[in-house]
Amino acid sequence: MAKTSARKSAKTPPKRPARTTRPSADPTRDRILAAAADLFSDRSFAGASTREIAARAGVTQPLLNYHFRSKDDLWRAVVVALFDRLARTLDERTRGLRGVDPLTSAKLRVREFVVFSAHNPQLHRIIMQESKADGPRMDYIAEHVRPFYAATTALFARLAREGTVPPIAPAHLFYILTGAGPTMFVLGPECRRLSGLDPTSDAVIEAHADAVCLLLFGR
Amino acid sequence: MAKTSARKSAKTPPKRPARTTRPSADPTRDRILAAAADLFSDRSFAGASTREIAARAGVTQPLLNYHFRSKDDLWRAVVVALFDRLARTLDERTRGLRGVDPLTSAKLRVREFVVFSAHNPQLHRIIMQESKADGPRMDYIAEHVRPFYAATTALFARLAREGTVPPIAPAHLFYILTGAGPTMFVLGPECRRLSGLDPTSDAVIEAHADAVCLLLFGR
DNA sequence: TTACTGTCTGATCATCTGATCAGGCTTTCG
DNA sequence: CGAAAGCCTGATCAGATGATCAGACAGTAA
Repeated sequence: MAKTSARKSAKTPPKRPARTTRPSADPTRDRILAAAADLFSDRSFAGASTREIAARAGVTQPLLNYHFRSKDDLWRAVVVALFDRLARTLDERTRGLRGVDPLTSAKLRVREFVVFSAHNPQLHRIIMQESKADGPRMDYIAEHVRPFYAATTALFARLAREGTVPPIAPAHLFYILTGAGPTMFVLGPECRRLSGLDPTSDAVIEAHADAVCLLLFGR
Repeated sequence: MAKTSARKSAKTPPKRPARTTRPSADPTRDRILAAAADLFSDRSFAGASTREIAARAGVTQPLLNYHFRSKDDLWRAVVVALFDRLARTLDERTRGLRGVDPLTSAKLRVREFVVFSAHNPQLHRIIMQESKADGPRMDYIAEHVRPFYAATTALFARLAREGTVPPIAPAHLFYILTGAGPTMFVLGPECRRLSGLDPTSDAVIEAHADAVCLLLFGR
């Protein structure tokens, strides 16, 4: 007990400003982030040890606590970096879609997203591993998912109201944007939290089953 | 070093026959299995401690090592139990489909599977958490997935050859049977391992993007 | 030179982890 | 009765984990 003293604020300056966003240009920090993204997505948060991450980055373990306040902080920085890359890539790839009609534009964006996800699965793996954990890490992901797909979500809500896309499409959109599965996300608790639909209602389950059949049988 | 002596075989009898299948009727063991399924699917293998599992089951931690040889053994018993429940439920629900034509039968089976998964997400969560871990646990899952969907896979391979379903359907089938996501499984390394398709080829990625658009836009 | 700052490391801490062991309690069998 | 077996627990082990600390080292400014 005793705990000696305060954790934060004590000491002189807490080593680092603990910034979460950054203009980059710090090769060591970037190597740590890359190694952490690898291992977090491979082994889950609890399964990836800081010593293993440090070893993969080619540094010693205490250095992680120099660049990041804690293992949790490192994890959050990884999520931010991966979301940044995703947003940057999508912006680049869909720059020429200003005047196109919304439906065509949305289709092209979805296609680009799928292609990106196929080549960059780390973020989706990390999200999937947190899919049930209703702790602070899933909250953090939700915070970053919401603004990212806000515009597309609004578009799909309108298309669904107009009848241009099926009513379940906004829910499917979420699972596609997270890269995770229909059963886990369309029918999971995160569906309610992020799309407003009730994932346990028979109507949603039936509609989802229909959609899976549609996907599987081609028409 | 030293390690005292052998792990197995030493001692008198190793406490328990270490059976993996069983006619059941062991309430304590079943409570442990249920608690372990809860926590493994919530927090991943590494994130669930044996003490937490024991506490949820209402027993003490050493008892887990009495009923199961190790934490890994407990995890495997959980997977077996969940696969058993899945197979039993599907058999019950599709008993009256003997004479029906294969396509209709497959559609009904898929629908039943989706409904089951919506109400029993534990197995799929566990699979998802192991989706990248190429260690022994994913091997164990693959062993159990393969025979489970062997019959359905064969059917879909035939339908795809006949042109009754799209060529990508067998790959989609796998991701639906695991309950996991298109990006993770259709385009992930497990796709190659379990369906034989090359998940990194542009053709598969394009076909998958088409399927996602189909699912999302309704036609 | 000296002083200072930012980057990095070895040694070490308290805690948590899975596993083991001796022994207690209850039931079954003689 | 007594012996044996099955089920379960408290105490404890060695190892791994995240975090901290003092100090090494390099670069810069005076």
